[in-house]
Amino acid sequence: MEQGAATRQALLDAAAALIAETGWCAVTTRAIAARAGVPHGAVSYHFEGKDDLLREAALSATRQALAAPLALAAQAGSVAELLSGTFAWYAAGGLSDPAVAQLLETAREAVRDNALRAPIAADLHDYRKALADLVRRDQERGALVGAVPADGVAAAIAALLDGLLLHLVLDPELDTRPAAAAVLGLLAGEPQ
Amino acid sequence: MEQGAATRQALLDAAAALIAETGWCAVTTRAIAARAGVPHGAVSYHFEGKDDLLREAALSATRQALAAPLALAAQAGSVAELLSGTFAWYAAGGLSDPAVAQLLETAREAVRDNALRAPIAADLHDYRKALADLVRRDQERGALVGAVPADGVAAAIAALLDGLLLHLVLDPELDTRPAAAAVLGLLAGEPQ
DNA sequence: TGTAGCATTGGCCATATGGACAATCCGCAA
DNA sequence: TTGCGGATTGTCCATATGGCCAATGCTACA
Repeated sequence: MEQGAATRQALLDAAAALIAETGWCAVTTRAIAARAGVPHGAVSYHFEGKDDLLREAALSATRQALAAPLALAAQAGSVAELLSGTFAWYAAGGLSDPAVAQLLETAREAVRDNALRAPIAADLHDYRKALADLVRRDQERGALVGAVPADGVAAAIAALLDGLLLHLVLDPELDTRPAAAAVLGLLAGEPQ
Repeated sequence: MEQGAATRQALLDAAAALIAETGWCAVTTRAIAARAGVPHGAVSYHFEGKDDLLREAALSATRQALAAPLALAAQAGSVAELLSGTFAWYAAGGLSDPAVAQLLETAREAVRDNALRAPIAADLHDYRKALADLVRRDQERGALVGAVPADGVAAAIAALLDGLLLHLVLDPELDTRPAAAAVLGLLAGEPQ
């Protein structure tokens, strides 16, 4: 059974990598098996079918990809620090990380597959919650405008970061510095 | 030639509709032809191939879908009006519009197809530009915090709206009202 | 009326894909 | 050693798909 689990995991890893590299729909069970180094018949044995394998692989990879931002939100000392770090990561080419392509592929698929959408929606919810806590802490310290609802700010920041990610993937020329300056300025409540 | 153009257009329309309904990769040349009411051989005659047809259909549909927001940005009296209108449209179920699914499908594909990505990036650029003009007008009127760069605010708003769209598609339960209140409050420079 | 050129049509084919399955292998306990 | 159950392997098959093309239709113009 030890060996069986290893083969299964190899298939999952190969599937996740291929989703990011070639796109969800271009992935074939044969390509997955080839990359995993197992015969393609193994797919039928270890999974219900292609959909089952891809769903599980994508969900696992997505959880892994979202762990970093979630940890950052939970550990960051301030919203400004979180935003600056994320903007810097974007600017430094973090978008070339295969995980970004994988996330986009999974998000698209999730819109059509509820078994994929629901858990991802829950993860997004957790992320917004961690962010809201951070916002609240900043507001109490006076480091962030206090007259706005913390959960709203958190939802807005989460949407902003993902939207910027999307725009950057579509237009790598986009300069994020003005946007970063504007957001940080607005959140700090700069005097007019 | 009149008839030829009509058949061609029917194929484009059918392709765009199917992209939104079934997803890019599930679209087949036969399904397109069937919906257009023409034999499947017509695809080979009027287009270079499936990729060519899908690309042209998606680009046309995307341009059409982006026309409304662009016009709104150009005609809106203020940023607050634009945002309120967009948030209201989201909340009213604008996300069930097939155009939303089509946009997401096209965006995903554009990441892998430069012939699709480049023109869409240009459209996004135009949208940000129209938005920046609106922001500048608001800043001059004093209706919007003036100490932040207008192009940055525009890029942030554009990203925010698209990011929120994405989050809402993934999680229809998400309440956008707190986010709307937060963003409008921050932009107005509410006193702390 | 004839004909040239574009449009239409449906059949055909090579290919790829997902899945099923029987044969075989392997480790372990009786 | 023997038997058993899970794991592995490669083959086979039904199906769908994209694209090609030859035959046919149609219309405008000479």
